[in-house]
Amino acid sequence: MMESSYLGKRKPVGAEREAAAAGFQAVVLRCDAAAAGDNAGARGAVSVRDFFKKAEERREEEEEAPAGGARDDRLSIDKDDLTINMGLHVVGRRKSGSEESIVSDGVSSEVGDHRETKAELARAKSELERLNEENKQLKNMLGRVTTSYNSLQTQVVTLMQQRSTHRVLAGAPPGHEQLGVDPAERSDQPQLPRQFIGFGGGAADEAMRAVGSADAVLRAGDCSAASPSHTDAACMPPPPMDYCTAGGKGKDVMPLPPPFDHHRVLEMGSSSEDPPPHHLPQGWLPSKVPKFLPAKGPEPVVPEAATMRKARVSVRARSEAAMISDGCQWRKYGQKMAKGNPCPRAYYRCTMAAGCPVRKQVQRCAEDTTVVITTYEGNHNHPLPPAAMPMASTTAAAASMLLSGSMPSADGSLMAGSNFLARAVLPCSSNVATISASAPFPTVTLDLTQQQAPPPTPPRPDPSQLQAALAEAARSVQPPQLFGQKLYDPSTLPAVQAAAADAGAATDTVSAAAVIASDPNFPAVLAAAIKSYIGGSSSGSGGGGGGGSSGTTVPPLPVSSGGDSGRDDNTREQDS
DNA sequence: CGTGTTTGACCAGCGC
DNA sequence: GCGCTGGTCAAACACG
Repeated sequence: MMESSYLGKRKPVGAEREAAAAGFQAVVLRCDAAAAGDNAGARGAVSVRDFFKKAEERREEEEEAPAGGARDDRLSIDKDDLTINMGLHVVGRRKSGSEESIVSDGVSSEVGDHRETKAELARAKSELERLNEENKQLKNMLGRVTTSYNSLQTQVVTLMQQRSTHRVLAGAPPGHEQLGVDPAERSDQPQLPRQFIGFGGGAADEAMRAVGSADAVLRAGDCSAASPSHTDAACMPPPPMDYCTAGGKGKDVMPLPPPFDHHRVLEMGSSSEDPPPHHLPQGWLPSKVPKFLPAKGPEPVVPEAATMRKARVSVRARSEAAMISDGCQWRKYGQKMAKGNPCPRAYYRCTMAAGCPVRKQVQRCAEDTTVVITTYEGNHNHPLPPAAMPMASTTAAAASMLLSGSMPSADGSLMAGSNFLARAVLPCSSNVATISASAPFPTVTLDLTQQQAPPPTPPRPDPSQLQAALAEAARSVQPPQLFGQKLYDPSTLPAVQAAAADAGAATDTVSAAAVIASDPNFPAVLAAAIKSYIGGSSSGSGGGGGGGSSGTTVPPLPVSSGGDSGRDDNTREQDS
């Protein structure tokens, strides 16, 4: 039922994405040869394209002018310049209609006069400039569409991370195969272009840039490398929802890509330069991974999924509600009394998709029962609703932070070091983000209780902090090491640095972060995290106190005390 | 009746 | 080896 309800949500979201994609198509079409006849997938552009098309048809009905020569000239350039010409003809025709009448009024009507045709062609060319302006307007429209598209982009980020992880693994030393990564499985993963991934903040600018360089990017970008047999259509913005339909290959079942395996990435990172395996906590090896999913589960739980779940992100949020609302749907599958805490710990698993490995534990803080500690484990292997984006991206980013190689310092607080995220995304990270060294699993703790404290101090980072972090990020963005993900081509480094520089020049911290977060070349993890911080920290981190967008209704956790219904064989509590 | 929650039992890792 | 503890399972139950 929950899945169906979610699917019910997916539809409009998918339609939104489709419309957004169509928006891209509508504009890109005029810059690039994107399936001129592909009207089916561009419903959002139908109004614009039909306009030209119908007008063109009208024109063809009215006359059979030999104006095709001009089109041929354009055709030599690009196919969809035909589209431009189509519109051009239409507009020119419409205007020329009146002009033609003027001409016919003053001059003897010699139909087929080549001179007049040339003059019309000249006017038409002048119209091209006007159409360019019109294009800009369309781009503005696109910007609006893109705004709604942004939420979906974060999903793509996650997907890209997964893809990139696989790519990294493809070049990994053979020793990493022991993690249970099946090369064949990797190769089966459809590759999606990633260059189009932009990030929320600068939606319109992003769209402009994407449109402006669409052709070059699409042709020279990763899409060609990602998919040898790609088509232009395949290079359109990766449809996040198609992710459920095998990347548009028409599979009706969800061939869910393997979740972003932070652990593998971590191990990758550690293999390159960072601490050897002995730095990893015990129980890290898959051999010690306990069973995670019911054996009856239809989908085999590959070891990577098991290992992945070891990475934990704990979010401390002050909330009166029993559970902070993170936009996901959870099903409670257990509750236990934890040692040293009178409050029972509840176990939830994500029910938004069958087989989603994500689980979370919810427990109130023993010291302050108003604080809800939510520990997330794993990564969603399914599209997330917009409401779930902030938390998902934040936790994913935090987990990535864990993977960045920043090991706990002596006092357990996260050493920002080269860790841009720690300070940019999690300002005051020295107090907010900690990595537990003693936990059985590496755990990042995001303490949002301070940020959630009521004003006077808004939960925004100090500009100087962020700018310093950004500058540091620009220095530290070295593709091979960043967050253990070899996500970016070195060629993007200048762009990243430029983005950081721009951001550093920004006076406002948020806008500075937005600059980076909106830069397509900026590392996905960073940008997603920043974006989540900019736009969703409050909403995702429990701002919805009870507002509960779509979370399951959970009865309040018993704030006290012993002998709770959740008694178990470990009811014996030993206060520490 | 379907779905989610509760809760006692079970399992496995870990420390002593 | 044993006990403790965290995590999970699954039958029973509650609810709409």
